[in-house]
Order: sequence, then C-alpha cells, then structure tokens
Amino acid sequence: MNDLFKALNDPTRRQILELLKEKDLMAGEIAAHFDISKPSISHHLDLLKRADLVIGIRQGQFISYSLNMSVFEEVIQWLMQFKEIKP
Amino acid sequence: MNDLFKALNDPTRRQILELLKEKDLMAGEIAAHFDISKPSISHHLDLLKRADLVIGIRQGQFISYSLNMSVFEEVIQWLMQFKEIKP
DNA sequence: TAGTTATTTAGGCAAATGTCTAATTATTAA
DNA sequence: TTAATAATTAGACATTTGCCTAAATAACTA
Repeated sequence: MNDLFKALNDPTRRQILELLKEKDLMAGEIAAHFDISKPSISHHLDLLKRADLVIGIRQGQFISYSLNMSVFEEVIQWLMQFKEIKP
Repeated sequence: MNDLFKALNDPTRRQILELLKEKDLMAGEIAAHFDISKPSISHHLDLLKRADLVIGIRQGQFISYSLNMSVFEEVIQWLMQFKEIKP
C-alpha cells in the first residue's frame, strides 16, 4: 500500500498512467509527452513498476509499457472502507 | 487531486484516517496512538485538513476531528477510470 | 487574574524525492 | 565487428518532507 500511494503521489506518474489507459506505449513515446529528460521518465516508470501499476516488456530495442489494472482494485478497496457506516 | 494523494502518501496519516473511521477523536487522543510528538501529529492533521479528508471542530479546549467521507469518492472515481475497457 | 491544559506555529535538521547530465547496457543494422 | 538507437543506471544537486524542541495561542478553572 505504501509503494502504491508513493507511486501515485506525483502528477507526472499519474499522467503516465492516464496515457497508458489509452494504449500501451514504448518508454520513448511516453517521454515524448513530457518536458522532462528521458532518464527522469525512466525513473518514474521504475517507481510505477515497483508499485506493480505498470508492466514493461522488452520488444527488441524497445520496452513496451502497459497498465496492470488489477492493482488499482487494491487501492480502491482500501478507500472503500471509509464509506461504510459508522457504528 | 495532488493534495489528496500527498495526504494519503504517509502511513501515519493513513492510520489516522483508519482511527477516525471508527469514531471521531480529539487531537490529543489521536496523538496518543502514536510514538510521535504532538506537534508532528498536528502537522499531519493539517495536511489531512488541507486535503479535505478530515474536518476539525473546536469543542472548548479540544478539537474534534472527523472524516469527511465525500472526498474519498473523488479518489475512488479517479482510480475507477483505469478499470474501463481499452478501445 | 493567574495558572493549567490542549493544540498549533516556528525554526532547524536529516532523509527522501525529482531533476539533470554523463556513462552504461541492450539490441539492431551496416 | 563497429556504429547507431533505445533505455537504464549512476552521481550530483535543489527542494520537499517528516520529525523534533521551544514558543505561541486558545480556553478552561481556581
């Protein structure tokens, strides 16, 4: 849960997730959307990977990133507990 | 959304939310649950307030904190977008 | 009013975070 | 095998974060 919220706590990383929602992208394609150096984007992708929010698969020279939907459910469930009625 | 994820990105603050889920508490009661100084807890409560996740109401000498449920929905909705089917 | 209790604000410090450039690794192509 | 391209890793630096102690504010009580 800690890694998850840490990964989500950055506007660039959240935007990367929104890009990947539309379609899978190569690391370079992702970087092209931002005014940030490629190494920095690579670092953001690393954090997203550690949190299991995205998966990177090498395709030859490139690495294709995609969302790992299932982990979002975990965060949603954690948040849902607060919607229950108080005793 | 930024303030929200920032506020959620800390284990102490998440635990405070879980405590308040059970029942409203005074600042001092919250602090008593942690091995952290009262000023630090006060600072955590301030971040939670800024994110609108909690509300603090003075009751005489004390300040009673309670969850502001409605804001959780906002985060849940943001996360839900990733569960939709890809085109 | 003076003293006590509850809480926050201020200021300082170490650790974590986000960014950059330079160097490295992996893969393809000539 | 050498050169070129894609991406990551390494190291440095400024900013942010979380914690502390000391001081300030707010409200009750004798």
